[in-house]
Amino acid sequence: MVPLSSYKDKKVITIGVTSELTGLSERQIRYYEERKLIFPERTKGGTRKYSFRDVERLVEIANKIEDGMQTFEIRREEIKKANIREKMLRGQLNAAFKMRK
Amino acid sequence: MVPLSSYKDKKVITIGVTSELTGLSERQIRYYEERKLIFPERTKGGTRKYSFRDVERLVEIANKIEDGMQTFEIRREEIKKANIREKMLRGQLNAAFKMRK
DNA sequence: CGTGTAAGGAATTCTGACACG
DNA sequence: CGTGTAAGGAATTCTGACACG
Repeated sequence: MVPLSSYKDKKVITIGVTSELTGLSERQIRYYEERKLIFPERTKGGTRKYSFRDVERLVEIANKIEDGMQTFEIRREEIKKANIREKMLRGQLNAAFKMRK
Repeated sequence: MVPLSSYKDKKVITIGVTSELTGLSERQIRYYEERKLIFPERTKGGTRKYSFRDVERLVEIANKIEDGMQTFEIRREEIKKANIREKMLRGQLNAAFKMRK
């Protein structure tokens, strides 16, 4: 009954619908992918598929760009956050398993 | 932050992806719509869009058909359930507002 | 840099019908 | 009854490029 990955993360939405949901043009959405801010999946035929989480992320990206932030800055910010999360996780794992050093 | 209608109910999935998610053929999915068991939305262009809830419902329908149930029986069953729900709701409203006859 | 657009092609979807049963 | 399929057309999406700036 409970889906393996939440509906929110399942990549099932076409770029057309994603465009409607976000208010962004398809051009913008594809460009943000080019700048490595978003990572849709593809059908066998090559059509892009987005998740609801992607839709949310796109809206956030759009807001930051409106605020004058550039794509590379947004990307850098994301990488930094991911690194912090990774370090914290590593620390917790080390503590839990007493494997430090 | 909280979406008006849950992700589960938003109709955003194409018939191709729905077919993959359910394991049903597009023909089957369209037929169940013809028999009024499922109600996708449409894009301006006429392309069908399904929700995750629709996907779940489709799997249930498929199971019942596998068990030998016919589409009209499944539909009758759904209508009966809806009627029961409607009666219970009406009763609660009447009790709450003291408007019973 | 971020985005619009025209271009040509390919993938996707649509409907109505015939087929089997 | 439920489903497969071929048919022709329309809607959707894709990529690479030119444009503006």
